[in-house]
Amino acid sequence: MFNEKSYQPQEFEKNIYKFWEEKKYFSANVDKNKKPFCIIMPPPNVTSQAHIGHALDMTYQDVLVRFKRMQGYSALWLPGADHAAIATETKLVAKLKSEGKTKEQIGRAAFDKEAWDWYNYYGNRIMTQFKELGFSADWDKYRFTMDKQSTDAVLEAFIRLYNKGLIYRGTRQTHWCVSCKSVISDDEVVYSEEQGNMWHIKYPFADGSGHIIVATTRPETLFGDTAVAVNPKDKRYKNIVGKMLKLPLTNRQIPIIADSYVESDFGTGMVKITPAHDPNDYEVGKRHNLEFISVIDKEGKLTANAGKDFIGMQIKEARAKVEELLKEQGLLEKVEPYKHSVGHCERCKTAIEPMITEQWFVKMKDLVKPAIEVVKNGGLKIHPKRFEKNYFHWLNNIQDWCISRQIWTGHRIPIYYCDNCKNVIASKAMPTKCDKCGHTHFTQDSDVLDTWFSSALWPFSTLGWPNKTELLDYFYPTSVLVTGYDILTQWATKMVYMGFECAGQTPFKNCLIHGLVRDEFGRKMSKSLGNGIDPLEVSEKYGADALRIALIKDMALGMDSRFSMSKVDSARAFINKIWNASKFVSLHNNDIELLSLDNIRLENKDKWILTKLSDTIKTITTNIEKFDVGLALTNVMNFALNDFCDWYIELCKPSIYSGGVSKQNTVSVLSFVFDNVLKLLQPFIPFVTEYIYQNIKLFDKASSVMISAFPAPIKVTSYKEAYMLQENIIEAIKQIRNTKADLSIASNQKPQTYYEGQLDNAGLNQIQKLANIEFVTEKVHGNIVYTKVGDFIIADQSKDIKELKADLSKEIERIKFEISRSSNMLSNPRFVEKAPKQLVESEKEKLLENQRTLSNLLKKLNSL
RNA sequence: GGGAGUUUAGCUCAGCUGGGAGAGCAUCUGCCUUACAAGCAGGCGGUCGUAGGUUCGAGCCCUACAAUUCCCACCA
Repeated sequence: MFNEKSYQPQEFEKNIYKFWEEKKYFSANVDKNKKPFCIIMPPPNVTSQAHIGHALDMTYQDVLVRFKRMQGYSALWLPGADHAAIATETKLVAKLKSEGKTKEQIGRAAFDKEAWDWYNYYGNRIMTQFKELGFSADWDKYRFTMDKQSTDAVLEAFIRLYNKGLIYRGTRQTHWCVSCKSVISDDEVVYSEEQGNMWHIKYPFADGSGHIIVATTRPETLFGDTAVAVNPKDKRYKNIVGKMLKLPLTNRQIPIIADSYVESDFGTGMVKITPAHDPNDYEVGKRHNLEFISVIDKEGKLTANAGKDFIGMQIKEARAKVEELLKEQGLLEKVEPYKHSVGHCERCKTAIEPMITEQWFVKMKDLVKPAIEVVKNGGLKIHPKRFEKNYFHWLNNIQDWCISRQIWTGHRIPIYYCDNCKNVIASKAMPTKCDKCGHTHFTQDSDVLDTWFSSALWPFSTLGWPNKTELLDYFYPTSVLVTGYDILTQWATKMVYMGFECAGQTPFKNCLIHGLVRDEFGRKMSKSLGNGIDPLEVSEKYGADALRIALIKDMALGMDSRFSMSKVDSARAFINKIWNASKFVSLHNNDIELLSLDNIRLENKDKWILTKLSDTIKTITTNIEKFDVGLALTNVMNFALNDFCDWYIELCKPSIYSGGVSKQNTVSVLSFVFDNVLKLLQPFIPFVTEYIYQNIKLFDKASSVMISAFPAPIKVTSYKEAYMLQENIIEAIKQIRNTKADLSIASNQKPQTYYEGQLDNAGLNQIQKLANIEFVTEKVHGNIVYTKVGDFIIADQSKDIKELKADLSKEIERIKFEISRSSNMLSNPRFVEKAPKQLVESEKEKLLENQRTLSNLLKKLNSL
């Protein structure tokens, strides 16, 4: 018997989870008798512990997996973690620094060991946290982007793409982070508005015929200028194009060139061109065959090209010195404050330096074609659909992907250079002999791969690719990818084109996009604001189930949500309600032999709740299948709270208290419906539903609610009449309660009530109990409640005939208004013609019924 | 500069192919009714951002405007 005082999740959640794990309920395998359903967990970065955003993302997935598992699919949720190369390296370097060490001091091998300790520590920690939140991933299949299987896939993919000519090495203008000492990709640069200065500098003509003025935010790059450009259509400067300028602070001369990149109306309409340190200037430089002079090195210091006085100087220092010298020489026109956007490294926030470096790239143009096509032809559906626009925009404008990084954390690029002839060999392991010169010594490329390279392979590397495994064959393409809109373009797109390239198919058939979790004021959660919420803290205090509800309830697809403790509170209140309902069910069914539905003579209330239940099952199923998990949860909560707890349990009480067969029947239906409630709630709040399920008596119970069959709709077509009658009784109860409140009769007072109508005793008993009134056989003086199941006169001596007549007239007016509304609609020929037939019919019915009611009321008014 | 959202009750948000405006929280009133005071019952509260348009009918479709959030591009 289930009779524990109150809901204390701390007391059972851990044990329930242990039970599930011991029973291996999460493990999903190739089963030809079942249909596959598969979600690959987006691997959290091992940079820190799990945050509330993970909790949301994973809860979505857990709901889907638990639902599909109950529906009889072989439902695999494959977990894993990501090494997050640059991000982790930043943390590792900081950790070493705090110990007074640098990575160069300890060397690459020791650094690798440090990295693995870190991976293991945070990887374990995150997964432990996920278990506390109840996530039903198949932990035995846990993968890590740096593990052997994943590394194998990375090497294989790299070599295949290299051999196809899709990976190449090139010298490009790239974003350099002087702090990470690595190139970073376009995606890893974040721009922010910064207050800086605009320096207006005089560039004298070489022939001494005066000067021009150029404006710049980076005067220290002047040493790398190889031209000044104007717009070819700019009439002001037509005559000077081709003239030579004397570059200040140097002995060099540079030409004035014309290029349409320059906007005439910006500044002076003249731009200094520094091809080695500005992406746009780089393009201009290529078009005009300009010299590329590097003046800033990878440490962020000026090079020899900047001249003796500046060599080795930090950028800021150099900037001040340039300003000082220009001023001395009378070449500084003016300096004015200027706000502009500056790129920063996503990880360490250092201002990035555009710089020409040699890197590895993936050729994108052809690679992305199938990824675009698959969304167009519906092979991959993005939910909600509007995110397709972002997806297409991204892929249509994609640039070659820079995949090399000058750091140590990550997969080493599988390229070997012959020490003798510099021959380049792509190979998974150190080659033994050069195929060109026969030399036997090689040096591996020192760079590692962008962390996204391995995550791009995630949906199939986790399933065993490049090997042809059974898992891959059965579960690939996977069913759905669940992720936030913030990494749709950065990550999801990469998996799709690599999926086609490597595994020949889309990696997932659906992509579910959700929003971000914000704080209760709508701000992003961040460390600097200190407004982050630790999901574990919440779950330990209020239960994982309450947290799960608080996260996804009322959450519309693709929309941001605000998290607040008041949501957790109301979620817990709901769970507590279910807890108490189970106590009620258990209290009454414990010593009763439960019957199956086929062996029960159903009462109206039973047919009513079964109809509601069946409708709810249909709605929930549809909504989860549409991936609208938030709405599905609202559906089931409404049913459990309103229909089941508020009404059905109360409607059952008269039958239960009367005992005998009536009690046995009622308790059996009650148990059946509650059984269904637990099953419907299981995907959302697995702990408490399991705990109750284990401890309560039910007809034909499975060993766990999480592996029981998800409820299917019930055949209820023949219940329609009973259902309507019960609906009308409920409506009447509400009206009577309402009237009692109007009359200031306390809810615990039972006013004498006289009834005129055709209801049977069962119905009247329900009304007497739920509206808390006392039926009398002699007509009383009082307020009349007009309902669809008859009139109820509630004794009230304070009302005289006049007031009663006024009440009645008010009711008559209301009905008249309804009648005029309906007849107006129905007398509009265009409404009758164009509106759906059902709607017209129901409007006609309403009109007829209201007309009947009106004539009854008028009769009553006359008789008063 | 280009694009996408959002705007509905005091707060947080639902609202399906257009067919009588919803929930939770908050607030107010009455209740310790044998599942539940972490509760029950009832109430208050909305020209659905503004202005036009389409339609028999608009929170929903179209146009413009306003406020706000985000994404992309990166301005010398």
